[in-house]
Amino acid sequence: MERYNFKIIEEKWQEYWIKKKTFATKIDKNKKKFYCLEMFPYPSGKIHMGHVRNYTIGDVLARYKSLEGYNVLHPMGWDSFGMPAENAARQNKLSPKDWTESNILNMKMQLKRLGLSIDWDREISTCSPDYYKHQQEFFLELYDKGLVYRKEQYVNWDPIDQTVLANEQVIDGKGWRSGAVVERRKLNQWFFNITKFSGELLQGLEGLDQWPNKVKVMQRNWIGKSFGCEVEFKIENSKNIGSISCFTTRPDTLFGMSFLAVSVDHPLSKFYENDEKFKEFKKQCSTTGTTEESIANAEKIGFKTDLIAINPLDNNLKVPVYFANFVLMEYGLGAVFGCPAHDQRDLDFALKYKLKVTTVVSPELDKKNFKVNNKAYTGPGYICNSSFLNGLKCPDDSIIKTIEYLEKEKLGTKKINFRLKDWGVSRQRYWGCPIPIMYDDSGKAHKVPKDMLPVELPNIDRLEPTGNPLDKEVEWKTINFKGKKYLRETDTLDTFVDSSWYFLRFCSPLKKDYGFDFKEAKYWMPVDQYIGGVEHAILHLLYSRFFMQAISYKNNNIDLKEPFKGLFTQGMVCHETYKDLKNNWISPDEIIIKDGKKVLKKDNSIEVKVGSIESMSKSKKNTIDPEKIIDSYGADSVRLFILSDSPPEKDVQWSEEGIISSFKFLQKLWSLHLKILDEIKKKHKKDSGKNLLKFTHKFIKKITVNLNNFSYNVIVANLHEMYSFLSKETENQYTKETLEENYKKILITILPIIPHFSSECLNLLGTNVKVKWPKYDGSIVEEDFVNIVIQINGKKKRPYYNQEKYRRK
RNA sequence: GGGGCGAUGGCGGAAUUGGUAGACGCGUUGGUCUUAGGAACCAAUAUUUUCGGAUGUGAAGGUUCGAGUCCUUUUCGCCCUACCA
Repeated sequence: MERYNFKIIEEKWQEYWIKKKTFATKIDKNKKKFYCLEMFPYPSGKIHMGHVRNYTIGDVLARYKSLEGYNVLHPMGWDSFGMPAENAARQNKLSPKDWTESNILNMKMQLKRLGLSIDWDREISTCSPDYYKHQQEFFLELYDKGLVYRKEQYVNWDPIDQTVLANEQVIDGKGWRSGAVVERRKLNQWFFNITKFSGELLQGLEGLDQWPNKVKVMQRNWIGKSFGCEVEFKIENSKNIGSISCFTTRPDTLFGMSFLAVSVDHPLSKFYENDEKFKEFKKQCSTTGTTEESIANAEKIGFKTDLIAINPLDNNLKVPVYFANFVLMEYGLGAVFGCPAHDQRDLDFALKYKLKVTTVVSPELDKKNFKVNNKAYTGPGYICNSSFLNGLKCPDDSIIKTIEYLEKEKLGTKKINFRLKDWGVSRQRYWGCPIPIMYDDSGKAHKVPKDMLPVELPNIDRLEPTGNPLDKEVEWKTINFKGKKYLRETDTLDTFVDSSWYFLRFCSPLKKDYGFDFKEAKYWMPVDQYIGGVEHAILHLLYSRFFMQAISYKNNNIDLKEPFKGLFTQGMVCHETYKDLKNNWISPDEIIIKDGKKVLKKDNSIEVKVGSIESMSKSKKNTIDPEKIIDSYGADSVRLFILSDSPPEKDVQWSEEGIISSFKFLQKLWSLHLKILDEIKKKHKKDSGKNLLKFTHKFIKKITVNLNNFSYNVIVANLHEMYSFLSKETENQYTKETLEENYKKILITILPIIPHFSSECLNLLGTNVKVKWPKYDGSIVEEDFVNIVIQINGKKKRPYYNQEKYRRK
């Protein structure tokens, strides 16, 4: 029997789609639009299985929506600025541009081989001046709106990558890429005023009902809104310090205050700069590691000052002021009042320094003498030992009433505090978007005039091993403008800026005078379904939301606030790991399985230890090259398998058995197809029943429902059911018309999953390629019989299935 | 410490709304064909059984005619986040 030749068939359809521009899109006001977007890749050289999964999920949706009659925008581009290009350039002594461009060519070819329904006419690349020109315009637009500023600030400095990192890029005190322990340095930096929209970004999450809850929770926590007030504490001292302000969410516990603690970075520290003991203390604080463990176990330590703070609610209550290692300058005002009875940190501190512990919250109203020992009480209750606050219900009433009182007496102000910090976007790197700023003799910053954009990167063929490459480009750096000499800004923008608006660029990728066309964006935006990894839950997804806010801020042409209506985060692709006896990682290519059990190394037949299943990574050598897999099994098999084993939002395990089984299944579908073609030729006179019709409609319903729920793994199961049903049922006699009509509908419903195969089969049935998603008839789907199960005492006793007397009326 | 998610055969996982638990795949076992099979096809595959059944969705309770699904408590696992005032 003729085998299914995926090589010929897949290539044929891929060429056809490109030649006919099947996926090219234009505005069509008569059609509902659907913008389907997957996170665009960094052009590292080759696609990996993560890409395959991401883009297959997106492609299934795009193809389905298109068959349903939507005008689908499904573009692709390249997040092509970034460190790897610079590193590769240094290693291989070539230019980042050449390296990046050749990677793009290769990966584009690889993506095409997956049979993705992408409108390649809209391809963009962030490292192209055509793209980053508009980014520079946006930078200046935001500058004019007061959303960009420059200031000297302590920054996260990555000593390996030799660049500044955003807070979001520091994980466990280490650089997210290099893994180096991040240092603190004071530098002049450009910032985006993301905190201006803290409230909006938080509020906006409420409306995103098609986002995973997980991501919304993460963003909510990152923005970190807390409600409380600022309280001013008068200071008794010899140093002419008037007062210290603290932010607190628990002003109602003020009567339980027994010390006041400030950060070693607090402005107050300048009074102690010459104090040797303080210096030593400060050093001790900085040596407390940044690892999770060291923070969790770090002892609370303090440095007692000669200052005395006065409780604003009762001037007779006076407490000592400490510098303390657990108070951070980065949060709130860098100063806290300590209430040991109701905060564990404060209690630890108080016990160590033998400070008073006054209980001011009691779990029950009449429970007198409630005492805190070595565990702070943080639960609800009633205020006690607090003069006029006594008896207030805590925390609800007590906090509000106390703030009201403090405001009335002008002792404090109600305040909402956010944890979110402004976004530092300066990077001391070459391969990024130049910041369109120039400095005059006095160092004052000026905008580069719009008609001088883009500020293009100079070509550097060979990068120096360290330092900021642009800083050394004297010729490029120096410019004359209206007879005056200026020096260019030599920092480039964080590459997260590039990806913060690319979804807008896709709406009108060729537009010359602005980053996007308002009319096009109004039609296409927001992205209806965005698909990508959860690792971007806060970084990219928050920045993009900010950018949308920033662009529509003070702009009458666009009022969209949220760029992504729906978000789907897919799981990772995993694989077994292997190690030799010396604990070196071994790649799946290097092993062979003997007798179905023993795992041996191919070249020397030495036994290999099979390790846990881990997400594919180069370091563990458990990656599988998609290109090789496509060579051996074809794109449809790969698509089928990557969708089959697990729900798309969960991790999936790649296995040789799995891909082989998908490949075999496709072969079986092909022989079924040939069998059906035979049956059609037989020209039976009469239908043998309604089974086929009923199955087809049920099948369409199932697939439709499962597509809408992203239950793609179940769809693959449905395909198997379809195979086993049709291989039996087609042995019954059906007329040419019935068989063709139903089979065609089935083929259309499987087109999003295995597009090459399905297109080929439809074509062999003489079907025009322009097909529509079939509708199912609810009355046909309904079962003819009612299953009745007899229960006695709630236990299933006798089921009566499909009996004529229970026919549905 | 705070938060989120989850727990169903040997494994990955099915099961709109409470209504025949274990679809589908992998693996395993048996068979057919074959020089051979790691190919193809057929069959079996939750546990237990005196072959009538009985028991089964991490554990314990509850609601219900009926619970994998709803409620309460609890155990375990994964992920995120962290001295956040």
